[in-house]
Amino acid sequence: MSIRNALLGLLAEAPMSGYDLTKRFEHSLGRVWPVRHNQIYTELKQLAADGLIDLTAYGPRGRKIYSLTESGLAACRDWLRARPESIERSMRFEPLLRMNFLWLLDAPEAGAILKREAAHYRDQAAWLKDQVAKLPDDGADAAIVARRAVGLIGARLYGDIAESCQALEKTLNDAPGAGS
Amino acid sequence: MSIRNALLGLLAEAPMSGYDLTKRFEHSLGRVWPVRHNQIYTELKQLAADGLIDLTAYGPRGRKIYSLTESGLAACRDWLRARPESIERSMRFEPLLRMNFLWLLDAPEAGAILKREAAHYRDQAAWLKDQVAKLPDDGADAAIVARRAVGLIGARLYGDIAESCQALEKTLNDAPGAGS
DNA sequence: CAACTCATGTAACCAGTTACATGATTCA
DNA sequence: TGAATCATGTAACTGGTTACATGAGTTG
Repeated sequence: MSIRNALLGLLAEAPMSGYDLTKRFEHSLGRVWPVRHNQIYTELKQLAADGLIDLTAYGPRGRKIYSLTESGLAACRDWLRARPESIERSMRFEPLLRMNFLWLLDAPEAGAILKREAAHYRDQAAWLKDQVAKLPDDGADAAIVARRAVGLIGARLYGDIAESCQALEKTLNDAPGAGS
Repeated sequence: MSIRNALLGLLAEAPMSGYDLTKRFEHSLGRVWPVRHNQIYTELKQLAADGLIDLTAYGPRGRKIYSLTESGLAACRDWLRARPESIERSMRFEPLLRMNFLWLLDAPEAGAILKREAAHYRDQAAWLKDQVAKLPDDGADAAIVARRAVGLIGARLYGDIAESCQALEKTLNDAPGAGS
């Protein structure tokens, strides 16, 4: 369901094709909710069938441009206003799950992994900051303000994860490993 | 696949029943990888069939105690040592996705939602810290060290999210909404 | 003995992934 | 004209969710 509503929200900014929407996920939204292109195309079909979006134009190379309908906008707003108890707030993040079991490897090996992971998340944070920097600097555009905010939060979270990996690595180096 | 390996990792600490494992997810691991009890039971059956765990004892009320086998431990270690490119590092976190579209509501409404969410994540962070505080204070037990570390990282992330929600709320209050 | 928590399951369904397929346009 | 990117899809599968079911022990 999340994707459906996210697609509606993106189309609220401007009419777009499935390809455009895919790019929007690649260029940052996907760090928080990964999506594959084929899923987008199938959802778009469904949304059109439900009258939440309309295929309003064709672009170059067979691009199909969809526009948000009134009921589509209403549906997206309903999603944003969902009752607090029915909001899905759980985080699914395998790396932290993994980290919980790193004690099964000996300290040097776990340390090496943590170092590598720290580097990865540092990169992610930098990349996200860069994406934010590329946004048009229009303080009056509410959509841009929101995008910038979410991008920066993502960058902050990834930055923290990088720091935490590094800190944990140090801790492990001061204690004996239990591994093979 | 993640659950399978997480179950193996938990059983590496001590033999446990499906119920115990379910509790372990409720008491913190689930903040990072949510699981339902029925999924745990089905995976346990599968793991036993694959020889990665053994049903070694029965406890009170029909509890079935599973123990990790040698190949089970090896499988879990393989998972931890996975090649960097094949690691799933994406974060799936609907609240941030939602936040990206909050500009579709007017500023007061979006602000109210952000306030509510900030409170929720503050609670989450506090709850996680509390879980960590309840852990036995055994610095020599590598598993406990890892659990504490992951718990604290989770708390930190949720705390950051809470702060970010609050900050964004302020920003929105200084700008006009675009909503209905 | 009724209500509650403990404890384990099964079946149907759906969201999301993997793998495959194909035509349009641009560029070297 | 061959390779690369643009752009859209379909089919099969699988991980995860929802809903339902049930018996064992504990507490008031």
